[in-house]
Amino acid sequence: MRSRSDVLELAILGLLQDTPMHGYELRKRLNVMLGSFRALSYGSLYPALRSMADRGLITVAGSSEPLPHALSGKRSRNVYELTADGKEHLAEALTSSGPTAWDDEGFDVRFALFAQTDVETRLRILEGRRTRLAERLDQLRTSAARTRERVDEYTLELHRHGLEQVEREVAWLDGLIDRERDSGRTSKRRHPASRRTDGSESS
Amino acid sequence: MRSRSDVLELAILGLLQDTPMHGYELRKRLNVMLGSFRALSYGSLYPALRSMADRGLITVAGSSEPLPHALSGKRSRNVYELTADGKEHLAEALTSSGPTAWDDEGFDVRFALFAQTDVETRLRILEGRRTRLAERLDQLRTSAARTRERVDEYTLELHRHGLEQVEREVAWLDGLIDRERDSGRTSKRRHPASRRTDGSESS
DNA sequence: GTTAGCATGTAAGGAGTTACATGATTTT
DNA sequence: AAAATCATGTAACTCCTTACATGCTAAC
Repeated sequence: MRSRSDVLELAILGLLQDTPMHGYELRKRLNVMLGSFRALSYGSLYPALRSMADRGLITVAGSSEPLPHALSGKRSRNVYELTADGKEHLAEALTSSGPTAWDDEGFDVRFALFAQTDVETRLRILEGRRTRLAERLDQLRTSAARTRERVDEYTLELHRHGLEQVEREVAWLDGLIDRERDSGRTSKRRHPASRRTDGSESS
Repeated sequence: MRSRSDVLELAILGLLQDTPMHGYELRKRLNVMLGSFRALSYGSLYPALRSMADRGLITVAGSSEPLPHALSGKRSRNVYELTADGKEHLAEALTSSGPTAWDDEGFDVRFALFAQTDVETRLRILEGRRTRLAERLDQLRTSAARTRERVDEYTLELHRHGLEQVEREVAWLDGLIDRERDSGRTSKRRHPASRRTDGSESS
């Protein structure tokens, strides 16, 4: 029922599927993943890990019990690892179109995890995000038309620029969708994550 | 001491300088100003207004006393208006380079209030924001160089795109800075807010 | 006269940050 | 052996949203 913090959990699960890790390391990768500004604090991370361990999504190495709330005594690297339940949860979360699936953060995390998904999932996520942005665009254009007369030049310029940024975002998504459709046609359900890194798309 | 919520207060003060208003109306304009997604709730707005009234930045019409915590009995439109203190506070806040001055929200609000400022202030804000974004760019490029090998193609693409968006933001700011410098040269300290609304810049 | 929208507020709680408190390991 | 950095955690606090509760005013 924690609808917003799903994003953090998803990111954690995604990173742990790649490889088991302890919290400190996890945090660094999380910060890269979530956009590098906005450093996630330990005050968020550790309680989240605790909660996930309590729910059986991950295990803590050293004490393989379901973490009975009392630390064994020593205090050192706790290595976290996905359980079968955790993997299932991750797969569901990646596929589902929950309430936080298409907003900025939710999308970024899902996108960063694309290497672990199949073409169908990727396309669903990209298209869902595109739809969401198109709605936003509509909204912005409508509200612009309504308020055209009543606002000063600067406010107008701010809105114009915001609109442009969203338009570019949509164009970017369109490019990605095309690429995925191509790769989907060539090799159904395969991971095409090993393309050239320099990504030379001539428009 | 409320360092983050300065932004909300600044926005309120800015709108009230334009014209006195009651809360409901204020909220609608605030939502346009702050980007239209992310609707500010009454649960944020009214307590903020109360606090600002308590501190003497604004007055409430109908009961011109400093709001002695007990409403008079009736319940209807409370019209808020800036006090001299409030105007001073606003001027300071617009000029100052506080901790929240250059982040996304802080900048947007200050920009939306440009019509009420002079060229010097506008230039300081635009340049401050540009510096902040340039730092971000540096950071992103550095971290990209450090992690180039260790991340998959999708994460890379996400970073590339993020970088591009910030670069565009900087280019936008450069254009605005040029325009302000021109208008500053032509007419020192005058408000050039009465340009053509259709903004035909053929570029 | 009743629905819809205007208008104001409060209480509870979610999500995260800061600041604190502690201990282990590596580097100098 | 001191300093730096790795590593884990908690408590208090902030800011905001949701959901609720209330009453006024215009339209039909």
